[in-house]
Amino acid sequence: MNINIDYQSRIPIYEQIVSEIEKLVALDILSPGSQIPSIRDLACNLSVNPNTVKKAYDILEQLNVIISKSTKGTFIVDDVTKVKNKKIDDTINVINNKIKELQKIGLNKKDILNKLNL
Amino acid sequence: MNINIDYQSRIPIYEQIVSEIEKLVALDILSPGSQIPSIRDLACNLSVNPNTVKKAYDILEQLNVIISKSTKGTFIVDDVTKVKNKKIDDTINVINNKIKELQKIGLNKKDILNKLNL
DNA sequence: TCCGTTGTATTATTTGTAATAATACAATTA
DNA sequence: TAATTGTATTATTACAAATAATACAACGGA
Repeated sequence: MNINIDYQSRIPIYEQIVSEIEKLVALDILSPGSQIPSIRDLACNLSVNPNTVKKAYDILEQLNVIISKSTKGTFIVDDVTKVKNKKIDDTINVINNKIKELQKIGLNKKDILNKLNL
Repeated sequence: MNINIDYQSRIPIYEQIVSEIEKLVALDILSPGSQIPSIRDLACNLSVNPNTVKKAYDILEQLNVIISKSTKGTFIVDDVTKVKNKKIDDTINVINNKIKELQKIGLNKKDILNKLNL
């Protein structure tokens, strides 16, 4: 599994793991129902402590992104539509907040559209 | 000066002070050349340690947002155009990165425009 | 001249959280 | 039976933010 971690980042490693796996799901790189690495394997792969991966997996399970089946392994949930939609909604929200900031500074619709890559 | 700090946030207080003052400048609430509170006053106001405000002021001075005149006080620089332009550029950058994410997930131009508040 | 305020600077300490280390247990599978 | 899985606990380390407690020099007003 291709996960990029910035070990110098202020963002905790366990949160980066959460975001990366969410991203892979959104991009359909991780398919519904598919198995992801065991806690120990991923920890070894990323050169971090198993507890760190465990913490990420706990959060992802609470977010209904993955499901842990004891002794079997950990899997992407079957229905990822909610996860993907939330990802889209969250992203749109960030953009709209930034647009509001720009408008407060004084930019109008045309000003903004001209600067966007669309 | 109206500065909002989230004391529970993961973002350090000194960084929040930097952002807030940058915002007030971008919004023309803080005018070029105008005086801002002394380190001790703002620290008292925000209920934080003077060292924390000092750290924020140091960063703002390096960013050419404010200038400290010993024994006189601290002031917004005379020319804030660069500061404001940088703020706009940074914001646009964030938006464009988010747009790229949405496109990777599979949304096209129309999809995105429909969801934006523009 | 004296006092209060300004920015500046230094050192030590506290605090909170991330991350690691080191295990241990139960259940499943080959 | 041995290896692997998720789960769980406790202690420790590491690091950065924030605080605490001062001290100094310079300016301005009373």
